[in-house]
Amino acid sequence: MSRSVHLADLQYRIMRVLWDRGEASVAEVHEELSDDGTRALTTIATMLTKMEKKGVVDHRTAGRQYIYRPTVTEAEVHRSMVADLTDRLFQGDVGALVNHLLTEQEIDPDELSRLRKLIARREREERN
Amino acid sequence: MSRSVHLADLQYRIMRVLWDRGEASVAEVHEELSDDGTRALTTIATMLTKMEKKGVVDHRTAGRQYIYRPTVTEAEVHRSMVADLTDRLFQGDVGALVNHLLTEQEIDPDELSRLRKLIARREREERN
DNA sequence: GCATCATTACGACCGCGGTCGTAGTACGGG
DNA sequence: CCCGTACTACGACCGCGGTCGTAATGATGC
Repeated sequence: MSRSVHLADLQYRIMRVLWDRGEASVAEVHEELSDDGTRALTTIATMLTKMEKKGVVDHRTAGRQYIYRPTVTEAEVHRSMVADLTDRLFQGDVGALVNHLLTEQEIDPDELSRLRKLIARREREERN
Repeated sequence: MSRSVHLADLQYRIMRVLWDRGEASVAEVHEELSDDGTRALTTIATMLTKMEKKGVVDHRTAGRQYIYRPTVTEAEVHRSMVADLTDRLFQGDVGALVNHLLTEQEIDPDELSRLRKLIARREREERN
């Protein structure tokens, strides 16, 4: 279940488009990614082909167009990538990562209280 | 200040050895990494050369040996890599990442209470 | 002094992400 | 019916991480 899925920059941005829209043609993905630097249409096409080979998307045919669809969820990818970093940097100790975030990274006060409440709720749930 | 430092697997493992020991020869790094799969000595040497070119280590000479030393701290690398993932997956929203860790990842109960206390302390500090 | 050994230098190679050009093909408008 | 256009297919290329073999060089033991 849920083999680890790593997506590098462009591939991840492509996935975001597909997650947002449910499905999209090459041209649509290309269009949506046209900010942050122009890229040839074929670059997107090539990437999508590679991504399909890798199993993170599939496609159906509409006329002569390929309509791509994600086969992995955003949550799945998040879990996998976050877990990977946690393993690499903190030996899988999730608490250590949270600790790092709390001490080394900027978090504003109401965010903090939101998280405190979240933890409290989590503890309550855990207690059953 | 603190340009972003990304270290892939092997490079990061090499850095860990250097951080642990303060400095080390190629042979010492190689020795310490001899678990999790054998690797030629020259692989380590090549990696260290590339890493020096990249600016994350430097070396002095002891006899005919190179003694390598990190030029970036572990905390620096952690900050940079965690921030990078936070940017990529959560648009820089640290709270969102903590939230993800709390809801999607396994954390055992006493870890949870430790974190709750940490947040409380953090909130108290913030209030001044 | 010479063979051996330790150590670094260098260049080759692979896979992957990313980038694109070009070729093939099918559709649609004149 | 034919041409241009809209697509995909495919292969080339680059940089980087990782892996190693081999060459060069200097120290060491006999």
